[in-house]
Amino acid sequence: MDAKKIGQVVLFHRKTAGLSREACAELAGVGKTVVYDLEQGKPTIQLDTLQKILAVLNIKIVLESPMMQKFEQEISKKMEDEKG
Amino acid sequence: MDAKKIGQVVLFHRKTAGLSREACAELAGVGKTVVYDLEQGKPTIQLDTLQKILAVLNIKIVLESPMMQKFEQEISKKMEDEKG
DNA sequence: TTGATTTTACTGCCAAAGCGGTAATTTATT
DNA sequence: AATAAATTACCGCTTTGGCAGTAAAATCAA
Repeated sequence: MDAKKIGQVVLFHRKTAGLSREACAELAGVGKTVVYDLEQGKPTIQLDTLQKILAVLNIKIVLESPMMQKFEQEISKKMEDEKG
Repeated sequence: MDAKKIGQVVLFHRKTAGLSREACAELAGVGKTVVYDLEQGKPTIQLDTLQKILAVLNIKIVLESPMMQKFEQEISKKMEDEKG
């Protein structure tokens, strides 16, 4: 999932939502320029800015790796330790 | 998946890979400071910087939404149109 | 213990991300 | 065809992310 693909995803979802870039930007609380840049595939967009726009479009970021289950196990173990 | 969780994921994977922050940063071609900041949950890290670090740790970013299949259909349709 | 490695945490500097404004072009709508 | 809306693309400005360097604290290995 490179920046260009992410831009395409955002464009598609925004169009489907019937939002203009400016409306989308306003809902996300960011400038119109970043929405434009993002859809153009700009790779240097900041994570929080991306997240704000994705939130408006009901898209979520998921990390995938061969070790994610192990990570989830460790996390829930840690939670238990902290609780009890 | 917020920035804090991403930081935890990165930390876990880096540790499992047996890499120091500096070694990880060098492999990713980024500064040690961003690896530190990222693992601390800094939300303003840039997408390309994040991707470089994730690539080293064999983690990939996936976008999820109720409309992703529809998007994939549109994309492949567009590919066909552009080809033939 | 001791020495080495790693991590935490700060610094100043530079490049650039994000911002609103503007205007030309393109696309819808009536 | 005419009007409105949306998109593209530029411009300066301000803020800040990423960088290397440093040093103290914590962790690990001999």
